[in-house]
Amino acid sequence: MKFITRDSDYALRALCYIASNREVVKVDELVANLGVPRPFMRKILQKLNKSGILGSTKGQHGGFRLKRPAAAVSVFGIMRIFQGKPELSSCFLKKEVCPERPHCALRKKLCLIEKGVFRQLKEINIASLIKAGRA
Amino acid sequence: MKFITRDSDYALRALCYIASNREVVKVDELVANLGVPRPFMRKILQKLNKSGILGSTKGQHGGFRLKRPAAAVSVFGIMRIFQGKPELSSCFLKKEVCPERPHCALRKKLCLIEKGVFRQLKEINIASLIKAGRA
DNA sequence: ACAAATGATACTATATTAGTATCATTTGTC
DNA sequence: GACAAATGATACTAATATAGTATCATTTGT
Repeated sequence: MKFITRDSDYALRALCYIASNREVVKVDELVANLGVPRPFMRKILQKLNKSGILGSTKGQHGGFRLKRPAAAVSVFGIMRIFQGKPELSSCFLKKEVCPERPHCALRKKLCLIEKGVFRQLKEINIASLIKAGRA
Repeated sequence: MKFITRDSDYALRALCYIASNREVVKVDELVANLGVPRPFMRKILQKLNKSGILGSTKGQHGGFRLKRPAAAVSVFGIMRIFQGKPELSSCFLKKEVCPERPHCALRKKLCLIEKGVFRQLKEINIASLIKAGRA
């Protein structure tokens, strides 16, 4: 089971790179430094752009730049963009309301765990990652 | 993202059923009560048998029975059987030791979160699920 | 011997993740 | 204005994991 998918992972690396280097960074520079396939990196950056995390400019001196302070970009937020809401709890029997009592009990427990995980994932952000990386 | 897969889920339901009903239960009874496809249920029970959670007897009055006390079968244990070790932290760049400082920082954080989740998943077991379900 | 159960194993289908390819659009420079 | 260098949009393909099926072998009670 993978909790963090590659696109989320690459996105976080790219964001850390951008935040700790120049204002505007080009795809090619990210590719060269992070070793991610170019078209995949482009796709990821475009998604970050659409989501309002990055801004972009086209043309000769174009590239991507952070649109918010690094501390305002959380790991949780990035995961939501690329993976949807990462649910720990999910009900499988098709019916809307789970008819299985034991399972419902499980679901409740999972929801509690999930809540804690989300809280922690919201606390980690690009700024704190960079800071921790330098230490 | 699915944290608990269907086979884990079905396995937990089956175990709750067996633990709260008769000593020995047949596949057909589980199928009738849980609404899981028969061949899939069989596969799951066979795996639980191989893993030492269930015991089985063949033949006319055969079926499956719990091999341990219900309180000794944790959700974490079942997830490990069907999903492998559910890692929240995982390093993507192929190299053994992750060369990206920010990512390593992330990894450390994820490991901490993971530790907490595992502890909680170990505390939930078949007995506690049944008890909670009855309340 | 036979029926009713599980054991073992190989196969298929579906969904998700990962990645590619291509053409369109914008922008700075000559 | 032409052109090069960047991103935008979109559709496609490949690989992997999940979910489920099919079949034959083996055991056991009557």
